[in-house]
This record gives sequence, C-alpha cells and structure tokens, in this order.
Amino acid sequence: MLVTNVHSVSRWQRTHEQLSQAALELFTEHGYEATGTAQIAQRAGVSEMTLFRHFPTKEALLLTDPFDPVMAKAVRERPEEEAPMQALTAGIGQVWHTIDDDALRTLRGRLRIIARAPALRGAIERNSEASASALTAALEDRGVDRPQAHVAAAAVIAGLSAALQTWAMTEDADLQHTLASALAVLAGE
Amino acid sequence: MLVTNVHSVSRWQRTHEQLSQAALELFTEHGYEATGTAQIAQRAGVSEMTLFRHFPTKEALLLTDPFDPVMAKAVRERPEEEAPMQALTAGIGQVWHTIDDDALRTLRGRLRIIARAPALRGAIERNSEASASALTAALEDRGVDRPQAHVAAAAVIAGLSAALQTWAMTEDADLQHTLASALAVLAGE
DNA sequence: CGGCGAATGTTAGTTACTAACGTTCACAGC
DNA sequence: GCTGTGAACGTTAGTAACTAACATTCGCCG
Repeated sequence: MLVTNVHSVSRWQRTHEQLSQAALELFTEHGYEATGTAQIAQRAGVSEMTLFRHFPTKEALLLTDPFDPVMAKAVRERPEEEAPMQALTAGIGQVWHTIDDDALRTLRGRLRIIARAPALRGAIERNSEASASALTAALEDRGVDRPQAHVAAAAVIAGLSAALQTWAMTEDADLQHTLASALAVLAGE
Repeated sequence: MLVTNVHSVSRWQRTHEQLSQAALELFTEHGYEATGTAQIAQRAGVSEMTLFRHFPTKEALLLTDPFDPVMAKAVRERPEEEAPMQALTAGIGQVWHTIDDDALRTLRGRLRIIARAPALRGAIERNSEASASALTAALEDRGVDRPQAHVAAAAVIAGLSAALQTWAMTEDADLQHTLASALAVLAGE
C-alpha cells in the first residue's frame, strides 16, 4: 500500500469493496469463468486467502441483494384478505418503484455477467434462498402455514429472477413494464 | 471384472447404472460432501476419469428427472381460456397422479440427500432449468409470449420443488395432499 | 511508545474436474 | 478362430476453487 489511508471507514470495509469492484471489472472484461480468484485478489491488492475471508465463494462476489427486508416489510403490510400470491406480488410491486437508477444500473451489470456464465445459471436462485426465507416469514406472520408460504415465496422469487434476467439481457427494456407484466402473470393474470 | 457378462445391455449403460447406484449408496451412508468422486468410482469398479465421462459433474449423479415432457404435454392440452398459472398448475396436478410408488420412493431418497447437503440447496433449481424450458415452450404454444411464459414456468417449478422438498423431509406426509395444496397456492388459492 | 487484537500473508494441502495419450474390450468380416 | 477397428476405459499430469495452521503486520488505545 503506497499511501497512508484515511481512517473514516474501517479497513475491512475498504478491502471488501475493493475486492467486489475488482471482481466486477474483471468479470465484465473477461467473463466469469475466465477470471481466477488469484487474479481478482491481485487487482484488489490483497492475497487470495484474504479474498476467501471476505467472500465464502467466488459466486458471492456477484450476489448482494439489499432488497429482501424491504420487500418482506411491504408484504407484511398488505391487507389481510389477500391470498399469498396476491400479497407477494402486490407488495413487491410497490417496492420496486423506490429503487434509484444507479443501483439499477449495477444490478443490471451483475445480471448480465450471470446470464453469460453457464456455471451461474442457478446462482441467483441459490442465493435468493435468503430472499425466499424473508418472504416466507412475512407470509407466516399473515397466518399462512409454513409449507404453503414457502411454496409461494419460492415461486415468486423465481419468477422475479426470471423477469430480471430477461430485462438485463434485452437491449431497450423498461424495468417497470417488465416487472409489472411479470407480477401480473404471477398473480394469476 | 470376474464374470463374463451378459450382452443384453450395452457396456456403457451398465457402468452408467453402476455409477449411479454406487453414488446413491455412498451418499446415503456418509452424506454428499463426505463422499469423494474417487470413492464412488472405486465402488462402481471403474476409474475416476470414467465417472466424469458418464456424468459431467458430481451433482449430475443425483439429478435425473424424466417427468418434464409429460408435464409439458399436459399443459399444452389444457383449455385455451386458462391463464398461464392456471394451465401450469392444472396440467401438473393431473400428471403427478400417474407416477408409480417405486419411482416416488427413489425420488424421495434423492431429495433427502439434497436437502441434507448445503452445497446442493440450489441444485434442484439449477437442474430444473430444463423443466422450466419445457414448460415455457408449452406455454408459448398456447399463445403466451416468451418473457411471461418464462416467468410463470420458473415460478411454478420453484414452487413445486419447494413442495417436494417439504414432502421429502416430513416423516408422514402424503404426496398428493402436499402437492394439491401447493398447486392451489400457486394458482392464486 | 508499547502492547493487543484485528486484518492479512504464507505455505501446504484437498477436491472437483480436464487434457492428452495409451490400452483394452466388444464385435464386425474374413 | 483371427484380425482389425472403434468405443469404452485407464494413466498421468495438471488447473482452479477452496481450507487449515501459523506467522506477520496494521491500526488503535492507553
């Protein structure tokens, strides 16, 4: 390290971001599979070991969704009489209007990398287990029993992922429109 | 090999089944992650290299679903006026009554192994990309446009997987009942 | 400045998976 | 029965993601 650092943010947080950014750069340049973990670590200016202390797997460098709790909250606050799928689609629908354009651009970039890497085809689903859990809990709070809540949550997350994937790979696609029609389908048309 | 073989089935098919069976045995005995590919190959009486010539990955030893085309056909034959989610749930619902008990038992065994292995949490979803594609195509034939078909298919498959997972891990669960309520939820209740 | 814990480095190893090339097996025609 | 030919298999050597154990440096507090 050449310069003495500003100490406003923790050291851990800094290297964490450096790693994340280095990974995104290299992935977009050479693709996911053609990029090695050692290579990423090098660009971030740390050792390979440190990389794995920050991210448990290579995949984890791509997947960070901060939207789960927000969606769960929205679902919990839907009117009681709505059926599981209705509450989910409605809750999610209103949340996605609140995300700023910058976050959407980076999200789109990540989705593109994922779509281009065969080895990552199921990565979103695997990652979004967390999202599904959050939504399952939200439904349970509404009185839906566990298995059914799990089914509905998993289904909606999968459908949402599919829609986002399409959006990311289509050149001139409007997110709001894509999402709206996807949620409509999920709600039973 | 000690005995000269009967030639009724091809050599390839025989080792293929030996590998599959050896894997299932070892996975149920020691779990998925504690079982090495070399170990599986050894029990099957072949080299590790041969294992990977038959199965592209370690995961592939577990995943073989022959139900896709049947479900797709059923969906295609649903009445025209049904919405995507309705056609899917109805079509799948009538297919699952036709599967014999033996197939269900082995399916259950496999699902249990998967559920017990953290590394395989998303394996079903990843594998069922094929299933999703088949259902997407079926919906397209019904006049649904591609993105929406993809969303609905991915959602239903994910929900179905979740239901099967619950069924496999619950001691005294009736498949037909579990499936019925899952499909009901997906259809919008 | 001195110390103490957090963050990182180093080394060595395991495991899934691949490439290149040599070897054996099953079955055809002679 | 003998041989040739291609499919199936073995061997060796290697890559890449990840892990464990232990040493080292960094950053902050007294």
